[in-house]
Amino acid sequence: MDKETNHQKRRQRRTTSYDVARVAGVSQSAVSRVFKAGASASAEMRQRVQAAAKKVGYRPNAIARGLITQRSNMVAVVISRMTNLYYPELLMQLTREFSHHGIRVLLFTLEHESEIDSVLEQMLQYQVDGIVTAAMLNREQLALIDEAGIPVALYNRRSRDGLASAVRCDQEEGERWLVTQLVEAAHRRFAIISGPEDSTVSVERTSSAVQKLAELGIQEVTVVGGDYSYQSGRLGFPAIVKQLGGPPDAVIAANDVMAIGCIDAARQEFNLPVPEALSVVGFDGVGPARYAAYNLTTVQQPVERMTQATVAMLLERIKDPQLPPEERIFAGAKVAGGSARLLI
Amino acid sequence: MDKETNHQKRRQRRTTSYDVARVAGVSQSAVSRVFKAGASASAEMRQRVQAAAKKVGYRPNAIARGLITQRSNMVAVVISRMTNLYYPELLMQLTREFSHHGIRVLLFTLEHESEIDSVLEQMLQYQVDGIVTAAMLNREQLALIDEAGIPVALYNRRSRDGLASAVRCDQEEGERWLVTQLVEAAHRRFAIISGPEDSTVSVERTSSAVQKLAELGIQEVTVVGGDYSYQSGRLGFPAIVKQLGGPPDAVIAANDVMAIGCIDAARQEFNLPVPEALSVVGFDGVGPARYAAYNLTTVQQPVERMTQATVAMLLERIKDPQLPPEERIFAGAKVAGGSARLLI
DNA sequence: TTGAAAGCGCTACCAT
DNA sequence: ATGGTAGCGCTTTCAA
Repeated sequence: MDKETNHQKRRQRRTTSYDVARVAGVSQSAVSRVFKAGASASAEMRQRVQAAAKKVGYRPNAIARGLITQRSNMVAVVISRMTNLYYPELLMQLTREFSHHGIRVLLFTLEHESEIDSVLEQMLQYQVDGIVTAAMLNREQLALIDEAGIPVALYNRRSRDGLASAVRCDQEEGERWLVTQLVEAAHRRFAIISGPEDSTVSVERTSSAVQKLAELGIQEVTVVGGDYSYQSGRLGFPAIVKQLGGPPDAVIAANDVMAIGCIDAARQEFNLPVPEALSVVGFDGVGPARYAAYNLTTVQQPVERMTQATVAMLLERIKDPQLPPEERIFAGAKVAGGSARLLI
Repeated sequence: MDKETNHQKRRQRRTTSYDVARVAGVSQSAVSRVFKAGASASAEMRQRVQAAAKKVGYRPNAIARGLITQRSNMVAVVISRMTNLYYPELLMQLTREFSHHGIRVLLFTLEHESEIDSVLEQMLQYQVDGIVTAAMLNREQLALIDEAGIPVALYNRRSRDGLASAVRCDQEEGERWLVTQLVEAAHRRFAIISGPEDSTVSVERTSSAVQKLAELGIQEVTVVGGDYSYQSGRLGFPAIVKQLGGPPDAVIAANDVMAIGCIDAARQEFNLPVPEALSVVGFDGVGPARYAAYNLTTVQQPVERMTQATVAMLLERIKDPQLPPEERIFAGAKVAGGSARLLI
């Protein structure tokens, strides 16, 4: 049959550089050179090989190349909980940025941090050239990677013992700013909706806020647990009211999505206008934070700059594994918004 | 130094199955067998090899394995515009589902559909075992993939000429439902905010709505262009009012995010209560659609079932390339919500 | 069950 | 500039 499509045929032998060589009447090494960036080949050779390649439908096999060069040109990206609205943007940008450098992203998503060991094993088996992780790795895990000689960049995680490079947003400073503004605007009764306990990001945000509040003379703070989801923000507010025996002056949520849930609960279930009767602040600066109904007061992470830094850092270390680990910390953008009564 | 970390050393020779074989005092083939699932090896052999492997820190090289087996155990996932809030969920679920089957995801993101050719080339070079694409491929592109003998699953795209399998949500039926409900509830002046013109999904949604409206006797429909973003929904509403010389009864947005933008514009800039003065409907059923401030009337895509179907379909075809293409269409869940005055 | 040997498709070194 | 050749680390016959 003439028009039969391929999914109907048996899997055929692959077209290799030898096929091209034969058709072009040159050696296989010559073909290899033509397909390598800055290699020595005469113009005529290029012509013939290109023509032959096109004719037989040749495409270099990146797997075979990776085997010999010891470079897969793949980087693993580990993301822990995509429910946090803010990861997709990160992922998009990382992939984009890496692709500009000829590097592909092998994606690993974690439902539970416990999966990380098996995922790590996978990544190493695939001989990735580097790893970007937005999930926390413990000492043994970092040591394992280091032993394999693979550079790592931690995203929004603190470097442990200088075993890995890291890029993060200065959450401490961000939370201090939020707290300071709220206190200066005469808020006194504070509550916090924290994030998942196994997220260092979340823990750090909460503790920074608590600490700054204490510094400013506010010791009593109601903390309720959340998991970064809208629903947990939504449930967090009634929990706060119950514990406090009434509404607080301000709620500090560990991320924007929970802040939004909290606002909805306050408005809808308690008839409390935000920000008139209640101030709510978040963290991250995700898309929905700018929806008119919420217009969150928050700290926006400079995702673009952070991803660029991450990629640059990792590429440098792939090129030169000797480079010592480095930590880059970016300030978040303060967004005054309209979900909190501030003086500014 | 004893405690020096690896990033300070030169890249070492990799630990191979030969190293394990030497330490265990067996042949290299034996090591290979022990690390292959259902291969023949005595219990004692297993023991010795496992022990030796652990001792030298051996990990099979997936790249080398891929070269010989002609199976990379990688699948390419192509996603076009992550700004559509609904892709992250898809991506998360796909990765999860594939990983349960021992398959890794190589991620490709497109900013413009024009990039697709180079991306395609990349995927093929990496010898992926299959492709899932949420971007439209033209006939040549599908033919190229087919020629390479790689199964494809189109996500929310119609299969072209039966060249590829596809999984999609029945948007036509969804839009018809939305339109019918609105018309039955006495809405007469309709406007549509369409999505990007290069998105077949968007075009189909818009045309389905227009067609059903016509069937129900409503010929005049104002259509303004959007790009799936919040901002474009926000700007779409004033554009509609201007064209219409006043507010419409109902706005049909091509996705949820634009519907949200539209609601914000109506409420904030025109003081029009939704749904009392204006009904707005969306499509997708993304997270923010359920935020209390919007509570969208929309059609929710059964993402989980769709991803499972996609993965199953692709895996079947990887196993047996002879299988003919197949199209699976899922109905969306009708969500009455509160952003439209309906009779139900 | 085990071992020897032949590649998978490519790059890189070495001659020419 | 070009061609021959030796692997990269693995799986998979084929004998033993």
